[in-house]
Amino acid sequence: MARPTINDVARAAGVSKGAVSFALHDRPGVAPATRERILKVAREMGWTPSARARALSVSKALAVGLVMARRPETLRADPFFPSFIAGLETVLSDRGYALLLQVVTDPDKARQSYRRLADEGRVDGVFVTDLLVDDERPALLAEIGLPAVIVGPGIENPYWPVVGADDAPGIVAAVEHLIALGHTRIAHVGGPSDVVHGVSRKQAWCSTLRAAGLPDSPFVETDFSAESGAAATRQLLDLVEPPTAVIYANDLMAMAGLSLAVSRGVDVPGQLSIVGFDDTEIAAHLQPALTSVRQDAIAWGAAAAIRLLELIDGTPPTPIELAPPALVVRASTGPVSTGAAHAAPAQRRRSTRERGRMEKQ
Amino acid sequence: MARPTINDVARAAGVSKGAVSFALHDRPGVAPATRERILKVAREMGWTPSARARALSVSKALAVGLVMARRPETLRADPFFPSFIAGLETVLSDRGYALLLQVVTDPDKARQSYRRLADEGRVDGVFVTDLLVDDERPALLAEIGLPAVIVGPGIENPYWPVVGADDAPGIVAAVEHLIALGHTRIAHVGGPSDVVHGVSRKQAWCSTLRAAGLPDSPFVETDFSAESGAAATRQLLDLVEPPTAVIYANDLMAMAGLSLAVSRGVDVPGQLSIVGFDDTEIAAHLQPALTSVRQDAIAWGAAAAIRLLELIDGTPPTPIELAPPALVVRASTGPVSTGAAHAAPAQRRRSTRERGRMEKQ
DNA sequence: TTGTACGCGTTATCAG
DNA sequence: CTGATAACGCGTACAA
Repeated sequence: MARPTINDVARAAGVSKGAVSFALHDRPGVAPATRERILKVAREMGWTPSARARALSVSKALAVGLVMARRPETLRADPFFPSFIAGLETVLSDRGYALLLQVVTDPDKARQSYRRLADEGRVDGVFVTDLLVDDERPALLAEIGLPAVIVGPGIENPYWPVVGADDAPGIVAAVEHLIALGHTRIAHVGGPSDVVHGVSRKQAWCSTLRAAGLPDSPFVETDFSAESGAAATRQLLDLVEPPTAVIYANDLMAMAGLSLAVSRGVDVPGQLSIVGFDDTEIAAHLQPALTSVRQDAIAWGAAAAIRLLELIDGTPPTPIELAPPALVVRASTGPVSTGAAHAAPAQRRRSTRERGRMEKQ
Repeated sequence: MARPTINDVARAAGVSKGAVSFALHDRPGVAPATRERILKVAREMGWTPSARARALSVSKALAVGLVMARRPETLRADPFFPSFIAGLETVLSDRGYALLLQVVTDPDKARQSYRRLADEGRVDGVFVTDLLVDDERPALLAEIGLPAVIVGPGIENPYWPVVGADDAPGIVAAVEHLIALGHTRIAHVGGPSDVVHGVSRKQAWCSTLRAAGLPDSPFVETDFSAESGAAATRQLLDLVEPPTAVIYANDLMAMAGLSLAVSRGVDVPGQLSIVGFDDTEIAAHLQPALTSVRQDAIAWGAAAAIRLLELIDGTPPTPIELAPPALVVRASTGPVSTGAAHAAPAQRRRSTRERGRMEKQ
């Protein structure tokens, strides 16, 4: 009982292939009665158009691609992709598009991937994530002629639309929150300087501090890994004048930093306030619960998909509103204390019970 | 400058389409000299076979599908998929297969997804993950006639091969490790009882305890979420006779449990030993560092892909060795102490410095 | 080696 | 206007 073809349906309905195709696409040229009959027969036979025949016929792949270029370690823990993909699906599946996924380990392989997807005609367009400051992919894709949408905080470029709320407001909110709590030495543990969302967060941090008239605070560059987050924290705590607050570029590093601080007997938030980024599921359940910045990855996915399909179809872009990231304040941030962070490790000033307070927002 | 077709190459090389096809597939029937010339021309023109034409021609999709059916929350934090997918790719891309991904929110939608992928002829086979104890998908796929490979600890079934090291040995190792440390009340915070890898872990825990002649220990069923992990821990600590060790079915819950214990002033591992599962990146950087069970998701991916392609091609299965999960012992597990876990919360018996010891393995 | 039918929808052309 | 016919897209495979 193989899948019926459009020919089977046509024969059963006593019409031609063309008539069936027209009927199913609500195209004029078929009498209402005939149309009904065709649709009924098609339904009864359980006919569904073959994506591959269609693809060949319309000269489209009816699929879009997502190439994730990451070191496996950073990918493992990234909370963004699953939600983002779920968001993509909400739009793609309705439109009959499939999502083709590739995971590669370095940017070089990513370029090969794009080339190959284009050469083989596997996809009609692709999403570009984790844009580098000096990223060659947009130009490459333009040269190949493969429509693309850049996802995330992106640098304006002559080639492709950028979809994704700027993450700067989230960092700005975090810095302002800390300033309101009395902090003046607010360090930033940021992502690699070659990644756009690494530098954009850093800039937001930096300019907000300056706007508040505060002196420069320490910055440590990392690769987004837990390891590097811990190392950065160690470095900061060892300063002669350690910061009283640290904003991390992701929750993973914030967690590592929090743990490191605790292991040194530094009270959080008594001696050190900590802010993460991503608002991962675990954030609210840490001890103390982690203040973090939340992004709506699902909405990003939906928006990116809409935009890419428009690009593919040549439809004019519809304006898409994306909510800016929101600061979720929890217990890991608090008023600046008089005691310095490098105080005697063994001592604790607040009972653990006291510290376990509830999420504020 | 559109993509050249096989006809363009044939014309340029002064041969027929068929000759080009033969030359490129290293099939006999083409003189060596001609073959060389054809290959040269094809290379110069930058010709690559069109996947869609090929797919229609060979009546195959040249793609396989992965449908992930999860509540978004549990998916978000799952460290398994990115690595697993990376593993798949290592095999698929070499064989010219693409991976088609779908993320759906409930099992019902998953079934629809499979149906649709099959109906539209989008894929030649699929991977089934997160098998339920009473899962309808294997039978459904058998009925549809869509080749499948079940990934993860799976119940033997009449339909499809199961790929993935049994996760029981990891749990067994964890229980034995705790027993060796003197624990006798070793609780388990397990996954949902309708998921195979939920019950398989539970059974391993249970039978290992019995084999050691220990009395039954408390068990709490969860949905793998941080929230439920924290709740389960609360429940366990509130017991009249709380456990001295807890094995969680994933790191996420273990982290939540660890945090909850800390917030109550329960010393880990002094009063309570904690074991996770997954060995996520953050595990080694927690305070205390988390003992956990590591699985090689990349190897699983590669193995699953190999097996699925064999199934599709009708090739006999090659035996695949998968390393069993390994217990990674860190600081969150220690010798059982005399003090009970429900001791006065505000007190701490060991200085924090003392607790910050190194990963053992 | 070449010529050509085939896979399966889509769409332009044309006769009724 | 209705609907049949045929060409098309692009590689594969088999008969000639």
